[in-house]
Order: sequence, then C-alpha cells, then structure tokens
Amino acid sequence: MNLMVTPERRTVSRPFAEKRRIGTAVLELFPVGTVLCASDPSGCPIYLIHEGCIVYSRLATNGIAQLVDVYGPGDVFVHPSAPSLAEVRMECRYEVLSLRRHARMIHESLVENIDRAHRHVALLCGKTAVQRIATVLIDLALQFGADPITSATLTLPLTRTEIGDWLGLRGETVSRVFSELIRQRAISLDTNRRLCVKNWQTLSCIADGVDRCIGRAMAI
Amino acid sequence: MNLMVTPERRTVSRPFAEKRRIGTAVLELFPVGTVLCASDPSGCPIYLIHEGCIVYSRLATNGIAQLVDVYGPGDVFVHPSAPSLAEVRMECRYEVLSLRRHARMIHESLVENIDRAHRHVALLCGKTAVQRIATVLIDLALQFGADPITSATLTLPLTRTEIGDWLGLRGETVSRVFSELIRQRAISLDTNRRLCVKNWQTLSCIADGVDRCIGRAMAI
DNA sequence: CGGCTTTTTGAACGGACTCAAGACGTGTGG
DNA sequence: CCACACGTCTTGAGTCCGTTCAAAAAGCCG
Repeated sequence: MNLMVTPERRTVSRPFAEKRRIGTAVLELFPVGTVLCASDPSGCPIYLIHEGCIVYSRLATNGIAQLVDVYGPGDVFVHPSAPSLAEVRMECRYEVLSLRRHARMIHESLVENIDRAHRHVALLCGKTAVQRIATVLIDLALQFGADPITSATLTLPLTRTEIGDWLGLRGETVSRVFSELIRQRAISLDTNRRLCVKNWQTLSCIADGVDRCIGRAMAI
Repeated sequence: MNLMVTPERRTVSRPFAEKRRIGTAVLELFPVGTVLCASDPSGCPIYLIHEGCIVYSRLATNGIAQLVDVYGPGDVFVHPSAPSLAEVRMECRYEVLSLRRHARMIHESLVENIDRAHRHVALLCGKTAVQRIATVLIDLALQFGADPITSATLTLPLTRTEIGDWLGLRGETVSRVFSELIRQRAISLDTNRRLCVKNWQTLSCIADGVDRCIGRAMAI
C-alpha cells in the first residue's frame, strides 16, 4: 500500500527547466523523471500545468509515502512546504503563477482542489474496489486521453501498485479488477500502460455502483 | 455508511446571525443546528471560525451525503458552491473574511486545508479502523478539548454513525473500537457524547499502529 | 539472451460489514 | 414521578471483500 522512499528518489530538484515564451506567459518545461522537492518554506511555488502530469505524494513522519493526487493539464498545483514528493511522469509544460497577479484565479483553483480532495475522500469512504478503479479510469481518461474528443486511449502515468496506493488498495487487487473490466469489455489494454476505454456507459455504471447496466451493451 | 438527506435538513440558511463587535473584527454567531447552504455561486463565503464547530458534508449526485471534514476554532472554512451541507454542531462564533483584505492569510489557510484533506486521504488509505479512530480522537481532543491545556475531555460533535461515515467505517465498528479503547484504558466515556482521553501515549501509539507500546502504562 | 521490475493469477486468511437483538438515554405526556 | 416512545449505542454471529503470501508469466532494457 505504501512505498518506502529510497534516498536517491528525493535528491533531484529541477534538473533542467527549459524556458520558452508563448504568448505573454512564460512556459517552462520539466522533463520526465523530475522530482520537485518542497524548497523554501515561505513561498510555495504555484504551477499552472499546461501539459503533462505530476504525481504528488505526501511523506508521513514514519517515512512512508502516500500518493494523494495526480495533476494534469489545466490543474493548478501548489507545492506545499509539508514533506512531500512531486514527480513528473509525463513531460510537463507549466507556468509559474504569481500570487499577486493571479490572485483570483489561484483562489478559485485552490477551492476546486479542496473539492477534488473531498471527492476523493468520498470515493475512499463510499465505494468498493471496482467502483473506485472504474471512477479513476474515467477521470484519468478525461485528463490524459490522447484524443481530446474521444479520450478513449491513454497512457497510464502510474503502476498498478501506485494506483492501489492512491485508492487504498493493493496492486494485486488493481490487477484483478483490470482483468474483470476487460472481461466485461469496459476497457482493453494495448500494452500494460496503454489503456483504452471501450464502453463509457458500462464503465460509468460500474463506477456509480449500478449492478445491472440498463440498455444493451454497445457492440465494440 | 452514507446518510440520505431528508428534505427538511436542507432548508434553513442562516436563521439567526447575531452580530457583535470584538476588537476590529466583526464577529457573528451561528446557533447550534444552523444549516448553511451554498448560496450564490460566484462568491463563496469565507469564514474564520473563532469558536464552535461546523460539520461539512458533500452531496453526491445520487443525493447521498458524505461527511468530509470537521472545522473548529482557528480553521478557515470556505463554503464552496458545490452541492454540500454545512451544519453547526457547537455554537459558532465566526468572522467573514474578505478575499481582498485577507488575501495572504486566506491563501495560506486554503493550502493548509488541502494538506488537511490529503492527510485524511492518507488516513483512509493506510490505516485500519482502530488506527483511524484513535487518530481522529486525538485530533478532535486537540481541536475541541474543554481544557485548552490538557485537552483531555471533549464533547463529541458527531454520532457514532457520523464518525464512521467520516472514516469510511460503519457506526457499529466505531462503537466496537470505542469499547476496545476503553478496555485498553486509552479513553473513557463520561456519557455517550462526553469523551475523556486517559492516556495520550497509548492512544498515540495505537494511532500510529505501534502494536506494543514501549514503556509502562500510566496508572489512570 | 539474462537480469530486472512489473503484472497476473491462485488459495487461504482476516478485518470490517451485515443483520439482528437488546440496552441505554432522552424527551414527552399522563 | 412513572410509563412510554424514539433514537442512539452496544454486542454477537455469520458473511464477504480485499489482503496476504506465493509462484509464475510478461515486459523492459542493458
């Protein structure tokens, strides 16, 4: 469920930060594998993510990492000063927001982030393993789907164990549920990391806990 | 696990809001039982709680309420526009913060609230029933303890079922764990709602998942 | 290919749930 | 003051979902 943090995982901090200018905003780039550490305690940096994926884990006092959120395009990620770990899983194009100039937008984003965390709490409190996984697969597909229209296929930014960690499950359970979802033709796996949503309605019904999905299953 | 919302529970909105002026800040008062509804969508009100207790529940699309957080003295509570329910459980003296004038403080509070939610996610993902309950009892005692120094005794603002809802457990389980904690002399119950922490160390060890607490148990 | 991690699948176990009955507390009316 | 009703709380017995442990298969990269 939880992963011990090996020493070398927490060393790097912004190895490369290639800058480029697009429009008026200054966009910077984090390559895959970058690990952001909580730096100076006073000013928590605020990133508006344009592209890519950041996986955020909290570090408990006992040194155990708990994966708590996955940020994608459009999300605002505030790296708190609390002991934590933010890993770039997909090449990440971002913009650093200034608290003064973007006050209103940052505020609204933070309120949204709180609600997002509360939705996740509700997920953990009220749903079974199958429902949890179906739910996050829908979310991930909408966030990271290759085709912006269908959102059908996506590259999972997490291993099975990490998905389990995020959802309060074990990797084995995630694997079992994936197999079950494939059996029900809700999804399919291209490779282990390439996932394709085959039937949104089925997946959605499973996510909502509807046992018997009304209406016929769509062919392919 | 979840409670259906009966129609009459969501009607009232700020029945009385007695104002009084203390220092420079305008303090208002919510009596016990007040139910705050998400009002106008644009401006989510921001409350700095000086005294009392607000229990915040999210409403899922299926009409099921999920208790997600308990706010107490010193907390900043932003009532989002998302469908939700905020109930005043202990007479609540509060201050409405202006986004302009308290920008910096509000920002820091929101970041803290996100971390608080993430800690709760970690709790749900990584702890057993006993650990979860021991953890929140410590938190509640520190937040709502009658004596600000010892924090030993407190009035629980939640029923067993609600604590269970908050922690992803059933009321029966909460009750069983309470009995077990009493058996271990970690806590005691004066009445069903009046709880007393008898041994902080024991409770803390249980919360952290330490099986065998080092050191002798303190007498009473 | 060889060594590594990740993933899959199975079988047995256990913690929390479910259902049910009874005890306790509290408020109400006689 | 007691009797009663009602909601909350406690406790028990059986069940089930997700875990644990283990082994093998599949990917991945030098």
